[in-house]
Amino acid sequence: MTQSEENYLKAIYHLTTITDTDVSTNAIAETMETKASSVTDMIKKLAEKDLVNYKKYQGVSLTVKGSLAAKMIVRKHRLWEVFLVEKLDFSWDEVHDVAEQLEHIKSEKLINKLADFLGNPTEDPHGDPIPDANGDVQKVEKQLLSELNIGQNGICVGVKDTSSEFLKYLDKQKISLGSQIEFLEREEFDLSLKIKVDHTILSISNKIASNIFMKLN
Amino acid sequence: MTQSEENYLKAIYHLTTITDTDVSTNAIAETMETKASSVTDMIKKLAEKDLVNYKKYQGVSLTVKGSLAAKMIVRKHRLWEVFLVEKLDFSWDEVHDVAEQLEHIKSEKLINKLADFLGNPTEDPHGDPIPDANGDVQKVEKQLLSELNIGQNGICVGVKDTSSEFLKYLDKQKISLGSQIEFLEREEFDLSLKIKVDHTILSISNKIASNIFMKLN
DNA sequence: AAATATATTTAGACTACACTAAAAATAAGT
DNA sequence: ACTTATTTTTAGTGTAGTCTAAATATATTT
Ligand SMILES: [Mn+2]
Ligand SMILES: [Mn+2]
Ligand SMILES: [Mn+2]
Ligand SMILES: [Mn+2]
Repeated sequence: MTQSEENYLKAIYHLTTITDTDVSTNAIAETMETKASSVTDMIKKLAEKDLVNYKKYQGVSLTVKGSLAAKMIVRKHRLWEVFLVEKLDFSWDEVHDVAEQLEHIKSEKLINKLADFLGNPTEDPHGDPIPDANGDVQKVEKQLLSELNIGQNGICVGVKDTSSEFLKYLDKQKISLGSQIEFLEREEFDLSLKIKVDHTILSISNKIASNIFMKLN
Repeated sequence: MTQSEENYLKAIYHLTTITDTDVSTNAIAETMETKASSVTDMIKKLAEKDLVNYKKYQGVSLTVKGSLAAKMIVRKHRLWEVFLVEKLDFSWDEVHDVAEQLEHIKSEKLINKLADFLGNPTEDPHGDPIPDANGDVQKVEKQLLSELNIGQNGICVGVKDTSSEFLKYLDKQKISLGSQIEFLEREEFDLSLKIKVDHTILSISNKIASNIFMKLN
């Protein structure tokens, strides 16, 4: 399997997890920053290899084989992210691009040894679940901070946007995985939220709040 | 720089270090297991990028720029090998193929953090020197076991052949980097050597001996 | 239901890299 | 020096992956 094929599979996998329907050519093109015609070409190749189900004009879905392959790539991506943060002192906003490369390294032994070395973590530095060696993904129930009701509190367990800009903003506000957050008040004018993070009170926009995953206490 | 370009540069670098003259098209083709015509194509591209000096029919040599690039790839290769052996418990005969992939990961930060994490080693698991971040390679004087005189002794500091078969043979004979070896006797009939390795005496062929690097006491 | 807009596929072209076969240059042998 | 052998380069072809532009299918309006 080529790197390009792997990247397409991963993109389809991610789109599937958020929409839960067949994935459109254009959606793939957009997330991969490529052209729809290129996507069509690749889809045909993946279908030929029995990695996706494809009927012209109807979008694609992953086969069992394709889904497993995609999850193995995600597993590698996230394990490498843990390695970079835990062992090499990268911060959580610096790991993605390197992990994009490392996820394509082919060696069963390497990835399992790496997992052991890291203590078989189940989550990456952004709170996303790491599929195990069989492709099983542990599903944690979590909800967006923007969807909490006033007075509810919990801990930050993940982020939706993993862009460097967003993560650096969170660093600045001292919000990280594990932070205790309480939803104090909503400003109806701009839908911003007043929250308490580990004893300090601050105000964040709705956009920010809708990119933070919470687990209620 | 593409992976393919990097592999060519590395091959030229290695050929240069052993022959110390201009490198022929055929020599490159052989080490890269490709065809001479492919090599000619790539050489032109590398020359265009000022990575090699090239005059038709005259072979190639690395420019300063090309030499530095090659050494950075070798640096990465060998640092990853150390990582695999020291941290992930790979044995020295299992690391090469994975390192061949890892050496192409592009991130200054990664490689320097990795070097720190490993304690800035100067040698890889096969006794080969690791270029530093500036491309400086520490040259250790060492000689082949096959070229020692009777009665001389020293420690094993490297191997010339790094194939899995050879390394496993050494494992079986309990010969590893750091082993104390004394050259006891030569059998003139087949040029085999009687040696003492850390208190045990054994006989090895000349072929074996000519792939073991020694540093005299 | 027809017209229009959008999404998707096809057709054709391009780059990177590899190959085979043939041509040209260099090296070796007599 | 001339012939032969070897090495290297060129010419032409193929595959993977991308692109643009055009054609076709599906979705949305009116
Ligand atoms: Mn990532
Ligand atoms: Mn992540
Ligand atoms: Mn190696
Ligand atoms: Mn090595």
